[in-house]
Amino acid sequence: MRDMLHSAYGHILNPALLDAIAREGRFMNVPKGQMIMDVGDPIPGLPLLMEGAIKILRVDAQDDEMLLYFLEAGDSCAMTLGSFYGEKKSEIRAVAEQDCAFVIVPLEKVYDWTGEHRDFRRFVFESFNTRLREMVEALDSLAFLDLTGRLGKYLRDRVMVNGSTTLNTTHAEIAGDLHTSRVVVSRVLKQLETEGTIALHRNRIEVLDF
DNA sequence: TCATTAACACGGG
DNA sequence: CCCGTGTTAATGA
Repeated sequence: MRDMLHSAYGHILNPALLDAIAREGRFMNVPKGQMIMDVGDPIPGLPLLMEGAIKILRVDAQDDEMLLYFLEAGDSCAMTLGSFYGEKKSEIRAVAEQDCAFVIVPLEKVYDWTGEHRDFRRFVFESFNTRLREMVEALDSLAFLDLTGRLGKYLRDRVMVNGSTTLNTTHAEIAGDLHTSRVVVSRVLKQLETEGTIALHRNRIEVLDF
């Protein structure tokens, strides 16, 4: 566990801090596909992802989802902190995109360390900044791209976070992530296939050109 | 025009 | 058989 922490976060957090995180944090392993946190769940602390990838989704009143962004190894999610004084309930849903290993730093320690350690403070602010950038990117693609464009970006993102051009997924899952209907996803995917960008199989999409 | 909903057939596991 | 996929028709924004 300590090795995983060091390899994922050694470039930004000093060894003493990493040891403190290993001491105070709660380690968790979550298998692919499992929900890690839902809307309304209390936020236990700051998650530091060491292995795997996590899908972050927004959820509406009908329980329909919409993908915001992915977390990868080395990513944290300071957004979960919200206000230091206000609400500590999750605004989002998190689902394991792959088998995940992460450590959760308790909120009190986050408050202590952001005051005491320059490294940690910088880390939290950078995480905030990165997440905000991804949020704006998600907003951009919603506002400025048509479905073909959004689907292209979505496929590229998934290829990146999974480290493979073969995606084990269904049209229905994609439709859910993009918050659109399965019919349109099937049609646009078919169009991308005839263009030679991807190859379609049952439960599997191969991204050939991206 | 383009997305959505409903409906249906096909076929693989 | 069940589920994922590919398509069509009707309807709506």
